[in-house]
Amino acid sequence: MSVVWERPEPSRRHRPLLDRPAIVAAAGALADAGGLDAVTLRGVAARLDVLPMRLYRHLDSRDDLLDLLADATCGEIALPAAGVGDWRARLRALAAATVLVARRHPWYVSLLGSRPPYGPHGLAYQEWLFAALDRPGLAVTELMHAADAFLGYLIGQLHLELLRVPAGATAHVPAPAQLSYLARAVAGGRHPTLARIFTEGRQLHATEAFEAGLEIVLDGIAARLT
Amino acid sequence: MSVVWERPEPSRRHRPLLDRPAIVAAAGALADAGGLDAVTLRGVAARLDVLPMRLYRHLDSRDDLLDLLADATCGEIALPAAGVGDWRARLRALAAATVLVARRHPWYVSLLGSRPPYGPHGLAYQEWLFAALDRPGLAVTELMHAADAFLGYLIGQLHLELLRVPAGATAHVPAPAQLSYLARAVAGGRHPTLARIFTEGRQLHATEAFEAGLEIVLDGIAARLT
DNA sequence: TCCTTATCGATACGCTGTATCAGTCACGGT
DNA sequence: ACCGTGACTGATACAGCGTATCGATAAGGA
Repeated sequence: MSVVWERPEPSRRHRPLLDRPAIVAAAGALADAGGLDAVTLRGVAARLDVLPMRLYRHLDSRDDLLDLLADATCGEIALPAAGVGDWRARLRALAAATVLVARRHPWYVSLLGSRPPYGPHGLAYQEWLFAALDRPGLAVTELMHAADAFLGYLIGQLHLELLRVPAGATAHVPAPAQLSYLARAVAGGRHPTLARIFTEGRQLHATEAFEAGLEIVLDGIAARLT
Repeated sequence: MSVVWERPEPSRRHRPLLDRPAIVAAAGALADAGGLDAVTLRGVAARLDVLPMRLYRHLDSRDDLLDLLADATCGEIALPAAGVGDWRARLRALAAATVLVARRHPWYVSLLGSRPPYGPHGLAYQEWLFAALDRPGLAVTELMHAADAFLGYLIGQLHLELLRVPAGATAHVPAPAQLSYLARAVAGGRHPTLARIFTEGRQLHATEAFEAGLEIVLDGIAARLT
């Protein structure tokens, strides 16, 4: 039906303690502590010392809450100063700022991939990205394709990064059960290339993998932009 | 703890009607009908005409079920014949086969981005991908980076594709509420580049966007492989 | 001062994943 | 042939979830 960001908050005649920023902040704290599953309306309400149904004066549903949380977290991404450096440097800086927030709030990655980025901060982010790529005489289609490739890689790679750090494992230290299973599965001989990688290749550092892939994408964009 | 694919199914002394493939098939049917949310243990059990707790002889949790569903759906991806064409053609074919399945089962996209691809079909998929990129003398690191960029883009772009087809809208026909909201939000003047794209740029066809971005990534890989 | 209307607090419903436990059936050893 | 044993089933139960509903309440306008 309607869109969260166009629904006004109620005039607070009664009590000033509850507004959307407070609710979203509580939700974010819960997410940081226990992942998105921990963001329950009851949990948020309890953290604000309020009854659950009170939240429905500010939200229509839990989906609204997650939309607001996604946009608020997007707002945490510090957009670099516009217009400095060439487009490559600008895109690198944007990616770095995004990854920074995504590493601080792992749950944000799945929001990023599943919620339309149409909140105020999401729009600002997109505006910055398109402006960074834009140049006089560039066809709109080319612009969209380049932004698409960049965003697609960014979102996908962040997902992959989380997959490599399975639950219950500290960063860069895979869960031993999964690792030994992999060794066994690959040892069967039916996956020779995987086996080679598994034995020869050292574990990829997340940052290294991200940046290498990013350069690949930037190279591809460069080939199209000239 | 342990990994689903290494846990044996129980010896079926009593009844032959229930095994993992049947359970996963039921789960897939439910997902096709109502998305991942519709895949509940009670729903799967009802569809198999069985009491819910019976499933726990074959699974440890709902997470197991989703892991199995993800791998089974990965198995639907028809891996092209190995070794035909150059690496570019091979990667294009793999991407096309993947997108085909993802479009048939939209829910698969979020599984793809959130479940480790370590089931038998997932391993086969990765083996195919790495083998398609491999060549004599290529450093393992380069191989990993290229595969990483490809997979990252693939997963991210599929997510983006779903975001552009919001719930309640048929494919390529955005929900009108969201569209008119966007028009209003962009008209504020604070997003000039977005505004230009919104008015000048025609709606991107999903397939076109995907393929354009893929070529960008392939170009980038080519620049690194030589 | 009274009425209207927005807000609050509480209760309740249907749904979820899954722990528990008593009953039952099929098999293996003797 | 029998019977103990252990695997498997079916039923019930519990805590948690999102949220619909509704009477009580308190504030603002006349």
